[in-house]
Amino acid sequence: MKYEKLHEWNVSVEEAIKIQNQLRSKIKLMPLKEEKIRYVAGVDLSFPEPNLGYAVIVVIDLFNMSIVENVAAKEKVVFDYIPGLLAFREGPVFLKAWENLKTKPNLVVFDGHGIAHPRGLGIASHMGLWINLPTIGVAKSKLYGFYKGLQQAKWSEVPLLDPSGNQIGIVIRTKENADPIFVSPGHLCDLDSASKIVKKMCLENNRLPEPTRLAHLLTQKIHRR
DNA sequence: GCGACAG
DNA sequence: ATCTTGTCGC
Repeated sequence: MKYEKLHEWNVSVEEAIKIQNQLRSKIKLMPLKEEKIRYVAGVDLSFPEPNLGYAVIVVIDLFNMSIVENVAAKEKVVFDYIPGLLAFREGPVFLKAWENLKTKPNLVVFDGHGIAHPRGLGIASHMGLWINLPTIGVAKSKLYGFYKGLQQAKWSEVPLLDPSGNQIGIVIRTKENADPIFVSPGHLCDLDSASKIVKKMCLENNRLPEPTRLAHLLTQKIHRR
């Protein structure tokens, strides 16, 4: 699959933050055309070695939740992990795998946040601009904002708010006796659309939606053997 | 200075 | 993310 090069990746921490602040204004939040969503991609990375990233992209058919295609790519990573700058560490490897993808997804789900980020540009939003497709961020823990009142019952949910009280995501208990997931739109999608479709993709007693869950399984399988 | 802090 | 087996509980 093709994508648009927006900037260099080999930058300093200060430059990375500037880039995020500049790209933030390009994010477009809008309802998802659900009737046109069929192929959904899930992305996940593993690190066989401290500086070797392995990216896996899985495309599923929303009609039967089965895998349509899956590709992978590995590459040396130079940018250390810094909360808020995840895209600068994982972005390059993801894009390398993206080039091997033949199926064009209607939506891409990332392991991390979308707009629920200090500068409104989590990895899902950032990558959404590069690939110019609808994206959603599904994180396993909070990075920015606050929430309260989440109940223990399965499917209990509360809004994730920024310091000013504006909603930037949804905290959802997708599995009983498990920590919740944090859903936020990345690009070309909005809060309601993201919440609705992610819940639809959370099957059985799984905490994560199928795209991300399956991508993670493959990323670990290729790694652990 | 202190606490928070995606993967 | 990664180092790591069995085990308690739904």
